[in-house]
Amino acid sequence: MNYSITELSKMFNLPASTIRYYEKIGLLENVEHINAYRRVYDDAHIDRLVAIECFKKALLPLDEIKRFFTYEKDIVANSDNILNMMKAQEEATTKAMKNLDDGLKHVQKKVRYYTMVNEAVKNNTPLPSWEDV
Amino acid sequence: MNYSITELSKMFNLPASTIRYYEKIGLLENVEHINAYRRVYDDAHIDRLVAIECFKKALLPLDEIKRFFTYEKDIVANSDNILNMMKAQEEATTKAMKNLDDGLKHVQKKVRYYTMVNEAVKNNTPLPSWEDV
DNA sequence: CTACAACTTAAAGTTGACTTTAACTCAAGC
DNA sequence: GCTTGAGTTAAAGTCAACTTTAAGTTGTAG
Repeated sequence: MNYSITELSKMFNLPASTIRYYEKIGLLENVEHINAYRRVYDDAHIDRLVAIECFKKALLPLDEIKRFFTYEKDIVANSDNILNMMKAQEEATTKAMKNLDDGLKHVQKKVRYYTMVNEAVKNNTPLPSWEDV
Repeated sequence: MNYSITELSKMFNLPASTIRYYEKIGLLENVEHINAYRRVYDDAHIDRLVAIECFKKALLPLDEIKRFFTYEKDIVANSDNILNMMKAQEEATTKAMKNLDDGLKHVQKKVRYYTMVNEAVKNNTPLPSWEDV
């Protein structure tokens, strides 16, 4: 199938400017420009964008994502490279998860505390202390 | 207790420039400058920095963190504001967690797949397909 | 034939969170 | 009295990932 930039934009909830930007930095390749002015995408581009979005969720920077796709063109020659890259990213993402989890717990405790504070303010009762949470 | 900027820098594993920057944007307040040239921090600053680091882990932007500390100066007047802010951040952080988790799973699957690929390349056996993972 | 919508481009601008630079200031030790 | 080290400042620079701008192109509808 063929798709216009606006169709891709809606599919992926990405501005057209971002899709053009990805082509510019080499993340999207072999985009046909019909009559030298309008872009046409196919299913390979859809697959590529799905992969990009997944890697973005894992916090892989765009230049690394690009490097991955380059490696992927010769899997046999680059299986070490790809494996190392993915292992490194697994570690980085896991670390980010741990941090985020710590942060979430902190915020959740604040929610509990300020829910109590809010009640106390409304009922004109003494404010709770941080230890009461 | 009193601390120099270098001591804080080591304690929090933050460059001195960052600590000065936090003061500049109003995240750290009431920093004494002895003889108008050297900063002196106390335990209140330590507590503040601990809180900043926690909020940063939850992905709260610095200007929001600053707003939190402003609210905190009059908890009774701002208990609604703080509670709303924390609830909104709980939601944002939870969403970020979900994304990160999706991303991590994607990367982990890649690790499994390319471990198999790597083996196959080394043993000169046929490459696995993505469905084999 | 003209207007319009839907694209196109290169280049400059934006954002948040710092970091670097260049020039300066003390206090202490030799 | 000079050097050194640990600090100081304001201002400019950096980075990633976009986004905006301004000017141009094309096919179609009226």
